[in-house]
Amino acid sequence: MKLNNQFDSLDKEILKKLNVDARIPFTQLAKDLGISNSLVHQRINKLKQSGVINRPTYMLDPKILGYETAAYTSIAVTNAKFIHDIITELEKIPEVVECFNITGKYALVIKIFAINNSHLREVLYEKVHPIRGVEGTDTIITFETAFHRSVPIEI
Amino acid sequence: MKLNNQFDSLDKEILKKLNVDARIPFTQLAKDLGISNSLVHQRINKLKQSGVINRPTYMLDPKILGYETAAYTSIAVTNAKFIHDIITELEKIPEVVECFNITGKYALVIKIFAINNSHLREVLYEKVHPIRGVEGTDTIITFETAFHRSVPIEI
DNA sequence: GCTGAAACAAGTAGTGT
DNA sequence: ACACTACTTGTTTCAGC
Repeated sequence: MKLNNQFDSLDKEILKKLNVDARIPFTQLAKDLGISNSLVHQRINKLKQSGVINRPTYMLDPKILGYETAAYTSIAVTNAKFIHDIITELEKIPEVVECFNITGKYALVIKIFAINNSHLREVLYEKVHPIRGVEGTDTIITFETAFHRSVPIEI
Repeated sequence: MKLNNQFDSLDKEILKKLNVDARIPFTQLAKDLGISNSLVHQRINKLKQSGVINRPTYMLDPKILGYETAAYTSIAVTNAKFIHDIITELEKIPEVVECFNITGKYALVIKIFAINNSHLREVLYEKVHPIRGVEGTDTIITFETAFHRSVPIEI
């Protein structure tokens, strides 16, 4: 399997390191890779330009913030023409952290973080169901995340 | 709905800003919030200590890296006793970026990034199915991610 | 629990090979 | 395409309020 190769091995090394720690000093990156820090700078600019990396973020731990429940809800849509509007509405619900289209039928899947089960219920019935075009939902509750990581930079 | 309140409003402001851009200079954070930069430093240390934030990462764009296919696969497990070992094996597959337990039956759900459909097939049949305790899988392919963001810091 | 200044480290940009 | 240097900016620590 071949990956996009607009990036050479140096780019990939930098990407991997940045992926582990986005706040790593560029000077240390340069030392680790045996190159000058201005080159690191140039390469990172190139990577930013290409769009692979945009903005570094901290992965917040949902549990520590108080979110005990994570759920995936698939949404049946009455008609494909509503999908765009539904996505716009879903984006306004802060508890909905992810939304994607799936194959098979006019359907969306969302990921919801909630403080507890009653909060999840509230989100589903008071915020998701009232959206025009939503026919029904089907929710699976996840009770433990085993692991979560970024996409592999090379396989 | 009340969130965990081991963090005061200043902590939350810092969290929000860091969540938007983890590489924002602490000095600018201090200016934005009207506090000294040493205080920013102290608060961030506190946040790290608490575990909400660990390491900043760049959100890599899977498409630009060459991953055209994202899929969620639910795995039926023959017996609950295998779950731990299955997770260990799944973690060794780089294409599997996420893994969690779900309610209902002895089941796991994984998220897979693949270069194309045949790559996905390969991962499923040559890497996931052979794992001991895996009874069968059911895969939904996502064809567009509408949005993806972090957990809300306050609702 | 917070600030301010001073020492130190890192990021940036220009120039030359 | 890369490295070197000089310059600017951010980080960290610590005394003091």
